[in-house]
Amino acid sequence: MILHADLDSFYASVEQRDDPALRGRPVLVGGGVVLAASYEAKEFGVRTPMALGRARALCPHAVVVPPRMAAYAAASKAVFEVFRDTTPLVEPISIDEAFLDVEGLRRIRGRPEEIAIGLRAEVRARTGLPITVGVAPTKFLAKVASGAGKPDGLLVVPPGRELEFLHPLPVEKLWGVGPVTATRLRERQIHTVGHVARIGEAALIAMLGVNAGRHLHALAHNHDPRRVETGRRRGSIGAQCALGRSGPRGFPEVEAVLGALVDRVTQRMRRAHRAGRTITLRLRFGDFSRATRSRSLLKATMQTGAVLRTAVDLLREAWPLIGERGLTLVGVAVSNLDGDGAVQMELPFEPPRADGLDAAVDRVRDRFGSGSLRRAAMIGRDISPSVPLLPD
DNA sequence: TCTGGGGTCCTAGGACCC
DNA sequence: TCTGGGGTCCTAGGACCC
Repeated sequence: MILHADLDSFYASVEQRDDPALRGRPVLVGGGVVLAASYEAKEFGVRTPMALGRARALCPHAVVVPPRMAAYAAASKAVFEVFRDTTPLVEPISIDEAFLDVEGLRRIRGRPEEIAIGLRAEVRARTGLPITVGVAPTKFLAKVASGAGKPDGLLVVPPGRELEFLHPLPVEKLWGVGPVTATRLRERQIHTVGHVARIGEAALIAMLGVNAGRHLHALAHNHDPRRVETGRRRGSIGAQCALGRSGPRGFPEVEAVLGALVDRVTQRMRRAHRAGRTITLRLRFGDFSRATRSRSLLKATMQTGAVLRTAVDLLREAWPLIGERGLTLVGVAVSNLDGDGAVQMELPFEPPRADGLDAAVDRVRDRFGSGSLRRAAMIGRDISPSVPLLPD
């Protein structure tokens, strides 16, 4: 049996835990967009990610707090310690979610349901956070169960009645069914998981392609052979920055923002001892269309200078794409990560082009005094030659 | 009152190699 | 000179997840 443990409204719960004045009140965590809403706020129809202005209109009494990512990371670490004290077979999904395989623990810790009860109590006692746990024979169903058990609940899918539980649910509950696939299914009057299960694999494949068709057919019958995997490592490290309507327009300004992003990414890479070979530049335009450009280096690197040069080259090449639409987001990611970066650390010291970027940042600051442009400039200002090029 | 920041996985064409 | 099947890598785009 598999447990899916999912913290409720994670960021908002941490805020309510740390500030008693927020308890029982609608809380929104975010800036620009709602990153998390407490259940008191969700009652008013607030969802993530929703524009903060719209959320305020729906829930005028909500307290809005800016995100404190460091606090959430620390809270997450504490919760995962509880998970790992429960079973070594923990697969993290995100900062606030994990699968736990408890099948082998029956003799020492009891039935899955008992373990889940203990886990919830332990998380509450040691971290002060509410958590919902779903219990089922497959990962997929355990996740659906925790979703149905929220908030602050426990839902065990009764053995033998898995399909009875699953089939009345809307198609959106299937993992891999987002807005596009849901629309495609609903256009054919397929609204529930049970209906997906009945129409047959061939029809699904004709509708959605081989892979997606097989995948959905299997899930709808609760066939999900995926094991709980403990050793997974991330495949890419990236950072992005929304520029806003009146964001930086000129190449030097965007270059400065890109420099700050690369700096952030490579610092994280060095901290994690991961080097990467493929640099991807991500752009979003005023009409919300997107483009990516990527380039693979001969050798993996975690050096600011090498990544930055490639990223700026990509930016220069992609620049004409912007046209009249304007640029609303720039991002950079490094993938093709290798094990650890020990080899790269032996490379000769190569300073980043910090001077040039500082100059670009100065231009941003001189020209723009407010709003998101100031933010871009502030990000850019963090670039300096004092940034360590080797792991902390 | 337009849509954040961090990711994963899949598809598909083309270059290139044997 | 023409030709096949199998495989990997690179790049771009897109759907989806939290």
